[in-house]
Amino acid sequence: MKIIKGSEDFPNALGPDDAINDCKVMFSDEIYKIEKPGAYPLSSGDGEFKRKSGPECKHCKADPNAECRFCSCYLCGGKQDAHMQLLCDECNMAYHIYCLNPPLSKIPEDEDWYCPSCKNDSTEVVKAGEKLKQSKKKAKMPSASTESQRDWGKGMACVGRTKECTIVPSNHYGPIPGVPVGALWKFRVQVSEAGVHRPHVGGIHGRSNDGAYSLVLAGGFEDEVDRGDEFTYTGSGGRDLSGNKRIGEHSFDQTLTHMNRALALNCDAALNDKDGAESKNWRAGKPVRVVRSSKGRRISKYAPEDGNRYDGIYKVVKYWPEIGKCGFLVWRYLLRRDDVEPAPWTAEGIERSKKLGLTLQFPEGYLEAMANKEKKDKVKKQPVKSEPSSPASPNNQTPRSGAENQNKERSEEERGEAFELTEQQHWLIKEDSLNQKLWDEVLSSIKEGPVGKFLNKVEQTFMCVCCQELVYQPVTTACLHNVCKSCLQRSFRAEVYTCPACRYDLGKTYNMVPNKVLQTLLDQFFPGYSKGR
DNA sequence: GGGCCCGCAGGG
DNA sequence: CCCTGCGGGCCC
Repeated sequence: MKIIKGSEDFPNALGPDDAINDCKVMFSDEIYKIEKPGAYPLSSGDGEFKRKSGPECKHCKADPNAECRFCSCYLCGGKQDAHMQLLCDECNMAYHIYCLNPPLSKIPEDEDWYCPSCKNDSTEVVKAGEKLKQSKKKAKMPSASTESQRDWGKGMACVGRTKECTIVPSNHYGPIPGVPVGALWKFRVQVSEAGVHRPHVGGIHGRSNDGAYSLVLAGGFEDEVDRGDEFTYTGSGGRDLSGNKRIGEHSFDQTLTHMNRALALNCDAALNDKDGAESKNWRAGKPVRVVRSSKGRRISKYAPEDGNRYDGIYKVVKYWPEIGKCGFLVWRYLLRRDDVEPAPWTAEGIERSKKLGLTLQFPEGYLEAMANKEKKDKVKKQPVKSEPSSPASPNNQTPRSGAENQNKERSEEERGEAFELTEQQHWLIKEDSLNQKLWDEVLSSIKEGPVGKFLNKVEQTFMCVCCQELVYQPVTTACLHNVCKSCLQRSFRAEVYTCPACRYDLGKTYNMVPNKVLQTLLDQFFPGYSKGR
């Protein structure tokens, strides 16, 4: 919602340099509030990650005569005309309507307003499953000339970034400000957008004459060992990439060049590309951001169940060449954790992830696209019949009848149409891991029951205790209750910082991240219900 | 469920 | 420009 500056307390700001000190950053939960639903605040400019609610701006010390782009107009810094400053619903920065380009003559009437750097031009946004615009470069790509019938460009591996992390340069060492340990993304492209690990595919990000900034543990080598606080990693190269592959069979020895050399340079020891080296003071090495992918589960119990998780800062203790299980020489590295933020698998880390509301993040529009895809697939599978569809299923996103035959469906409808979840809905329910228990309950209690009964049960289970309606923009609390974000905000405004359902103390700085997966499911089961909210 | 092979981003 | 790559969806 649009908020006109001056109608509430100034946000407080800390300068970026207050916090960024490579790997020694302490991420106070109180300072790094994450407000943006469905994503981590990375790409929307300087502001979001370093703000804190409070009466006073640390940046300008609330000096009324000082220009300040953080607590006042982001463009001119001027403090005048508070009533003509718009707050961006994304980054929370303020803008004079007349400083905008083009300027606005009056406060817009829309509910939401986004500043120029946060606003997405709908024609530019690449939705999941959509192709990027044809570029000159693309015209030269193999795909432009082959007559392959395959639907390329639909996968998350083949789409481009829609955002870029600009708050730190690509050769930044240490944590990305605003990204806490435990942050979790479904796809590598999102990890890249966040700036945590920029390459889409590559396991190591670095520069051969500088060092490595980040790496991804994805179980690429079965002879790697992961003990959580310590793991071995293997360099890149030595693979046969013929046939335009990205990963392939091992077919030659690795060398200490490119990214392998970069990672070796992180070790606090003189470079030795023959025998490797060991640091005498491992903590003195350059910091590496480490991401664990769920793919690593095949060899590591520290890998997340799903997606890619930022696990914090590690240092290279030593590196050495050896003959791997693959039969060729590989460069092996030992990394050890050196981070003040607790590891996500520790009790402390789990608690913190809950407090911060760190849930698996999907790309913008992805869940919706997946839900729509189901529609199309169904059309494809079931050639159009001349008969009009049953009025009982005006929308095939609702649980569909198990009956494929229209006549049969009609008779089942009279008895109370049986429900069957679509594949996507099953998948979404599985993704809504925080509510697994509730979903189990819903599903087990009314197995094979009619649609109406199922929907009743869902409505009951996911009713907001505050407004007594189906939750809208549900925040799944650390204590695993679902409350409308607006209801929870109302509670917090009244200075009640506990869970409305169980009174569990959420803490004043609780980060309310709506559960997008649950919202998507509810939108499917109750089409249009959120429109009236 | 395994193989194929694509765009894309990044370094050099 | 060229080379590289611990993704990932689609097809069989």
